[in-house]
Amino acid sequence: MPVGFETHDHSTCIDDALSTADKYCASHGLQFTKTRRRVLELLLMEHKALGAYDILSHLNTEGLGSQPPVAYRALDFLVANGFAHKIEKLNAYSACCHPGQSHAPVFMICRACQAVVETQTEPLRNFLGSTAKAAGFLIERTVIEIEGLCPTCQKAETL
Amino acid sequence: MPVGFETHDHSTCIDDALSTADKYCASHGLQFTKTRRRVLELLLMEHKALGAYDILSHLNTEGLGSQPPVAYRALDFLVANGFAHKIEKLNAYSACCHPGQSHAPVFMICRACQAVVETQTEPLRNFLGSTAKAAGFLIERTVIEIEGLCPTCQKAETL
DNA sequence: ATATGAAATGTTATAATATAACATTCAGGA
DNA sequence: TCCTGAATGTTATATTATAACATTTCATAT
Repeated sequence: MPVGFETHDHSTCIDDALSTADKYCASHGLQFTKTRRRVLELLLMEHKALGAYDILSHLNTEGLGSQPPVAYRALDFLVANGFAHKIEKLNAYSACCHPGQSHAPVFMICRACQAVVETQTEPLRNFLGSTAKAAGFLIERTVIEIEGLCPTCQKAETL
Repeated sequence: MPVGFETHDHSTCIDDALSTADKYCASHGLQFTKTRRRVLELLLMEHKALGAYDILSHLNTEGLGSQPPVAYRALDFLVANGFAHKIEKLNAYSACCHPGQSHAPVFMICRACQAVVETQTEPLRNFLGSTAKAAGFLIERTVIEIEGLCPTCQKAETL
């Protein structure tokens, strides 16, 4: 499970996420259809965010559909059920690394290599919670995205 | 200065922000042109985020330009110089309430009335800083947006 | 097994957001 | 005044996203 920019066993990572999704859908009466599954797989293949039209062109190649709603519907399903997130800053989508867990994901986005790493921090949730509470605001969702340079690209920049 | 959803002296708020921008531009050799000033004024008029095309239609009405780049250029200038922020979740723009101050703004966005309130919290910056540091990530910008219901709209929902 | 209603998909069209590219004008310093 | 970089005007187009409606598939209740 990726908690940073270090490498990890990626095939396991993909398999785990897919089987978690399988189980979740089965137990919640959700249809994890071919297209939905394939889109999640595509998102899992790299720790990068993919645009809806990137996804769509993969699907098109594979004969799974050629019109925008095909991609958007699958992505909407994945996001609604916590299997993926939308990265607002990029208008792109990324597989969730912590499905089923609490809901204040933090994304670190490398502007050079487009890597996206997701973390969860409980203290952060608490801070946002108290900030909101002070203003009388009721939190429903949070978007927390950090842009900058990952360790690898920092080294590359100084060359 | 708005720090929450309570009301405040809004004309003062606008005047202050404009004159701050005037001074900043003068002292930094920036041209605070008619269109740029007017766009900031439009953003200041309500504590709501406005889309680029909302801005554009105002400008068009006032004879300040009718093509998208007119709005986007002014908005880019305002954002680049810290007079406004882009609200990524809304693809919209909001005047900065704390120009010249530190750079980890938190936005609370009411999904019912579209009010946008900006706050700054130092502890939050520290948390993000340490999260990033742990991953070896270099922060350049942050996007922190909380969606939910403002106090007024919470009351309205329960009716 | 089969009728049925909800969910998912296929498809066309279009809306909303954003930028590229290049010609022209303007502001301010040499 | 001339020069240069900044700003603007304008055309065209790229990118992201959704509305609307017809058709098919699925789960399940009978």
